[in-house]
Amino acid sequence: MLTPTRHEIILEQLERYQTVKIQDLVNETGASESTIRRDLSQLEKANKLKRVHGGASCLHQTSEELSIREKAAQNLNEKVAIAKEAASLIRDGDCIFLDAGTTTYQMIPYLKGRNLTVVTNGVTLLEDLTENQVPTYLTGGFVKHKTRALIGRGATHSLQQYRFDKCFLGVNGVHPSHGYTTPDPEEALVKQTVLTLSQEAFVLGDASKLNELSFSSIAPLQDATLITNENDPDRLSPYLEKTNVKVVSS
Amino acid sequence: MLTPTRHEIILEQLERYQTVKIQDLVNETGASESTIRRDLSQLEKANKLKRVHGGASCLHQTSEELSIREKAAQNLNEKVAIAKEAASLIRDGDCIFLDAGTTTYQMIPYLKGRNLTVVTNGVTLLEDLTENQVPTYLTGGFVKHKTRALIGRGATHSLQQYRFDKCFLGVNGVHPSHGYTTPDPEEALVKQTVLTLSQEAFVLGDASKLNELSFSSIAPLQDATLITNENDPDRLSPYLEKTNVKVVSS
DNA sequence: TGGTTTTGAATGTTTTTGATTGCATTTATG
DNA sequence: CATAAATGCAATCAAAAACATTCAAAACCA
Repeated sequence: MLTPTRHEIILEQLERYQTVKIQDLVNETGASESTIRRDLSQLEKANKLKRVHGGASCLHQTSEELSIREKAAQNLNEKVAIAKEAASLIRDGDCIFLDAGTTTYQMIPYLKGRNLTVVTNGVTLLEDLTENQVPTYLTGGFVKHKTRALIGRGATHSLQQYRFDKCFLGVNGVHPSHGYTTPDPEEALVKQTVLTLSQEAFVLGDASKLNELSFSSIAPLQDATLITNENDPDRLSPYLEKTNVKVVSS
Repeated sequence: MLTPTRHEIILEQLERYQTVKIQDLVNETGASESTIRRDLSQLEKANKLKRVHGGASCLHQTSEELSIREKAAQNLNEKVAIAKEAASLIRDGDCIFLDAGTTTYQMIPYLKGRNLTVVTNGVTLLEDLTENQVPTYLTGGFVKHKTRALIGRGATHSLQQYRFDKCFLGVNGVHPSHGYTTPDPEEALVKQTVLTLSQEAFVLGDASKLNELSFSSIAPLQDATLITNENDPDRLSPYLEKTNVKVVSS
């Protein structure tokens, strides 16, 4: 049996059981104990697993959860500035949609104590919204494991019953000719649906997103106002031609 | 059994019962007392738990979580017994609905690693379901602040797109002539809706709920099988006449 | 074929484990 | 309330399991 095959088997077992014993791998693969040990050492060096006495364990969910927080901390100042600007657009009595995402998440502190109705598809946002006593509706849908966003037919279906004064969307890419994009087609569909239900639409996109592109298309630029911290006139001008842009200083 | 596996078990037990005895862990893991003591010391040093005489207790977080957990801790053994029985009724491949509630919450550990589709209206349940890698759909709806249950038109509307092999409901009251009841009319409506969408329906009601009554009527007894720990024949017989009852010993 | 890589066995060392001991704390009992 | 019994505890130790390392045979490649 080839080395890559063994490695594959080891990682599969880990995925399935979180933890794996050397003896089991010996039986499973027919290789000797020494070989398996070597495999584990290599995979550990490649950061694919963690060796423990008697076998190996996967690098845990905690690290995955941690990476969510790390992600939320990236460009935090920009995100906060954009979020603050976005929140300032909201009028009392508005019914708004807050997209799942790390930038929209930063809007929540600015919603506290205001007379609003909020709908979101982000379970993570919900936690903080309820803590801030903002009355909140959740869309239904399938729970995307990595981000806890609600997606799929369940999400679009339950959205149909709402109408929004304003919606605030996060995206992965903003591009002059390709418009707003995001990697996950199912998420794209949710965002599209929200756009059709909203009187006014805002996309929160920090400078790193501009001129970027990812797999699934959401909508052309003119369908939403862009809120960004990009202030380089050269990079900004193509967007100014195509849609409304609010620039925040960061 | 590998050390990380034991640690995982210990932390799971803690999560579930708030507190855990060394003897129980010895039985649960098959390891010796010494080993478990060592594990507890390590986990304490890693700030994962607090050792106490005879075992360990978890480090509590926010006061709000604490109050929710306290409620979940009431009649915990009864709830676990009922939940275990309920989970044993589930077949591989089933699509099930799990109602928001502290008893249904206890079913989650028994769902781990099974081939199921789960729909719930309990945001609190969702957290643990995703942690246990159970693919989960959330109903939409208004987020009821106290319990984080999803209710209202949003919930019933998004439920319409699903059909369930089985549903598991919690209730506040079970009464021979008035059937199943709950205080909140909006929650009652959700439960009613779920009943109409399920092939088989089960209500989890510990002995304290029997012969009790609360404001909103959900459904008559015959609409669902009752799972309870009540075993006093006098108190039980009126129910046996009207519906299927599964009694668990607690 | 000659050289390189991979493998499995053998070695001595390290880690983990469970039993035992004596001490401390809790609980039961007079 | 005081004493005894029971239970829980940390420390120690020897056995077992797992470990890294070394080396020669086998497999692979040019």
